[in-house]
Amino acid sequence: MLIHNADVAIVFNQIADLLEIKGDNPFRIRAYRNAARTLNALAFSVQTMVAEKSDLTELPGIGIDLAGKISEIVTTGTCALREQLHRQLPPSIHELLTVPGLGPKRVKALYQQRNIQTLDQLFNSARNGQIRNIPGFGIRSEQRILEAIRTQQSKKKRYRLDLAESVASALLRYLQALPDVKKIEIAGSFRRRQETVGDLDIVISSSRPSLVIQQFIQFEDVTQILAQGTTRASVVLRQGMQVDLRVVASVSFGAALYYFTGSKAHNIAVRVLAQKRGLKMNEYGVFSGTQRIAAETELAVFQAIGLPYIEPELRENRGEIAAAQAGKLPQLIQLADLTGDLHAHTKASDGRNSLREMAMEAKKRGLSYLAITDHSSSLTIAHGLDAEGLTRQMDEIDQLNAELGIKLLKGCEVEINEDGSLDLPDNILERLEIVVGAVHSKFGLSRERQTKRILRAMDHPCFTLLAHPSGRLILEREPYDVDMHQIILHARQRGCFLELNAQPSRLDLTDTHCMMAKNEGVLISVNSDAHSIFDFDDLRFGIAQARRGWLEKKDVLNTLPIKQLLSAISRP
DNA sequence: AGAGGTGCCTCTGAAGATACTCCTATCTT
Repeated sequence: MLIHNADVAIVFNQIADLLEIKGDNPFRIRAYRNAARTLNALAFSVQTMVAEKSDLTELPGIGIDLAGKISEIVTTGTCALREQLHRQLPPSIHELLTVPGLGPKRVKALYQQRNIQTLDQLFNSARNGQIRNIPGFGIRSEQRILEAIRTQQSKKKRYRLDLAESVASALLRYLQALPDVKKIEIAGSFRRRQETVGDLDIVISSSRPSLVIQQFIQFEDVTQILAQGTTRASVVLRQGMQVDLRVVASVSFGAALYYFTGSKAHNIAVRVLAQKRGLKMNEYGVFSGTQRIAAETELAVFQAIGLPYIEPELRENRGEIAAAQAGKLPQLIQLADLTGDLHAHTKASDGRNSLREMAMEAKKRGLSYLAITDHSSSLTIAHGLDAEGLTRQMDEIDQLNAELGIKLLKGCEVEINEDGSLDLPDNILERLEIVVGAVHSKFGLSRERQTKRILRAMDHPCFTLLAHPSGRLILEREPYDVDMHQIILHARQRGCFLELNAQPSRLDLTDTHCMMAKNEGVLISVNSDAHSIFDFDDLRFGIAQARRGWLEKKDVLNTLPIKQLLSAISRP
């Protein structure tokens, strides 16, 4: 049976929930939560590790006991401790924790004093007024429970970064126009450029915070006010997205921005570091005793605790603090570092613009080369090109190259067939300067067969780079199951490359896979996969993901000048 | 429950705002 890391993490989080409701040792609970987080961020499959008898205790936060439980879960699909806890507490009880305002203590009270085990039971008890008399509850909390279950508000949705951007822009314009708003910034996972965000975190500096809060909750798209104090407020917008606002004095803006940008794990780790240096940190500044020594800018805050500036995309407590202390932070790639784009479509297949239009637009955006990679014929839904169509396109490229002042590369996004062969005859593949291999079919193959299929495709001497290596669509379609580490190692051996697809719905490779490729010395190509002239805008999302993966200019293939690029992708 | 220093023990993830009920639990990064 196939067990993903996320499945193991779910079991650990369930155990942590149950232990928390029981009131177990908080450090034990944290150990399970940390292990779950480690597993979710891990680029390797622990099931594979167990099969290969790798030492799980080398993973951070995994000791002998948890290693044993991981083995148990990936081999048996279940965990004795969880089953034992389920005999003490009903399995459904974790549902109750999803209701906003209910944590472990109150869930325990609901269970012990009213035998409430499910959301349905909770709803009925609340409707019958049976909650308000439990110590710690009252009429208000009873009503809030009813409302939360009615609006299904319990499960918090996540939004793709690009969609969050469009929701944020109107609100941002409204707030920026207010006379009492001095500085304003969207912080949180949005600023860290996570591929999805759960809510918007906005930081404002103002000398009249209550007034700003008042104006904030009067924004026309606000449909619900979750909390409203003198310095912070939480609302839900018409689109369903939650927005948290924090208003501070100008002198504290940097500290507040830093705090609100997170991540939580990063903040905690940095505060521990500050503590060790005899300093106290909060969203109002860095303090030595009662003396505020820094707060106005993020840079000042970093300097006060003895660290260089750490870019938001790195703030995930994934080694950035140690790297900062050692002076070994990466010099993260920037959009302007890109010299070209190696994946783009035209009207010849499923794009919307002509070859000339795409070329002109790429040139306008400062790129010095663009690979034209329309689909190959077996992807009929995209009107893929056959040998004849490609030949015609190659002639057209020759003409434009003589005329336009941007180098167009002759390429194709070639279907990788189920058996790993490529969807074009060798005599055509040999005439192409770049072959972008892609999987668009048979997503459900087993991990072993899917991996083998891709490895075989890479073995073709003409293969240049693997497009959207996981095939996922964020929040819509799971990635196909492949051994990415093996693919990366194979790319290194074969001298080919992997794509980081910049479309905000794809963004694969993921950040952790980027790190893996970097560690193995495999260059990544950050490509737009543009289907129209507007899609070159997406490159910034790809760059953001690359930055989250610690990539530097030297780690990215299409930062090379055209001459070096051609030599890097040329076949032996 | 893990990690680290020693052979079993100690320490381990910060800090503040808000809502709500009665003193703290929950939520946020």
